[in-house]
Amino acid sequence: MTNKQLPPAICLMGPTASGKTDLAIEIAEHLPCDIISVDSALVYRGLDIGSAKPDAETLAKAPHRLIDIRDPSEAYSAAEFRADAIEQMQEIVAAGRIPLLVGGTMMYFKVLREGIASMPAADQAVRDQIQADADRLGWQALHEKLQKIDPIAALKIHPNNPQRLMRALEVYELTGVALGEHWQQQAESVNDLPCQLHQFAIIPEDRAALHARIEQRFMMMLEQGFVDEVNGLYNRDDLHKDLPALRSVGYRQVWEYLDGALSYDEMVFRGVVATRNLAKRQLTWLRGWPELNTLLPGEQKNIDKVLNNVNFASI
RNA sequence: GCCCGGAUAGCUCAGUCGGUAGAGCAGAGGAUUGAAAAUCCUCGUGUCGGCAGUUCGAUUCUGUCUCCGGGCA
Repeated sequence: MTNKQLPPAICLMGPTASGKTDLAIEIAEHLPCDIISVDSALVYRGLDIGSAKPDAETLAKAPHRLIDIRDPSEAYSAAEFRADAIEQMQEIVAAGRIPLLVGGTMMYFKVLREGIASMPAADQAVRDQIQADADRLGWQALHEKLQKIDPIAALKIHPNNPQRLMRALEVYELTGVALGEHWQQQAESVNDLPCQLHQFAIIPEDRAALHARIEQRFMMMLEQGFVDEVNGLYNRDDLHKDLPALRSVGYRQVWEYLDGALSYDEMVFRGVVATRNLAKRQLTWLRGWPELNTLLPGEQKNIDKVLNNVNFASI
């Protein structure tokens, strides 16, 4: 997989509130980098404060690609991200510069690095049908059905996980080929990344400190007008709380507050909890991540570690 | 001062007709192939407020004390 002929790209990963953006900007000051955001919430226009999107001033100084590319009414996906990111990487390389991929959506990084099976996108009509079946028969029954048509996927997907069950059934419905089969075919496909990845992750050693930062940042978002921001979305009549954009951490809780389902204090508590849970899941991804160079939050020498690694590789 | 109701896991509570107890939330670990900031799986020993009494045995019954609600004065 590693190919020394390829130009370098830098990946900077890490849990939410670990200081990725600051380090990315520092890297961009030392290397001819163009930043690509790897973040499933930053893709949405209008999700600014609550998604911790870099502010206008920062973006003017350090432009981020793949932010503000979707309306909150639309969906985005890991597969679309991979295609978009590769396109951006090619452009950046063609300009003689280095792609710097920064973000916390670990699924996107994984799919970028390892590829994704070639399959049809989500199909709302098919999903509605599957949901109707589930309402009638129950997800348990649909899981039993999946065991027959797709034993490989059925083994990996828990009967209580409607989202992934839905996708497996959808793929079979759309292609007549089991999801598990698609996975196997993908294993034989070639890696088409235009760059060699230099992977870094900021991994906080002290969980309590991370939690404190998360809470502090959530409070700051509220002071900056997070509720007003969500209220603007809430007042649009084409948006609802089941859209991917509005299921994002923080947005979901504020939406429920605006709905009257949560008190203000409860909203704050749950928003902070959801952010902590997110950070925990991100750290789970990072544990055992292959070819990873780890950094500590706020360390002066982080920049040197990155520069040494990349310079050495490009000589 | 008197009366009533509480006091059980970090939090909110359930429960034990007397045989030392369990949910939700929080927290931790894990999974992760077009929603992934999503979706899901696993993990619960805590002087059952203190002291004393009854009992083979008390968190459970009795008495008393402390604290917290609420009511009456």
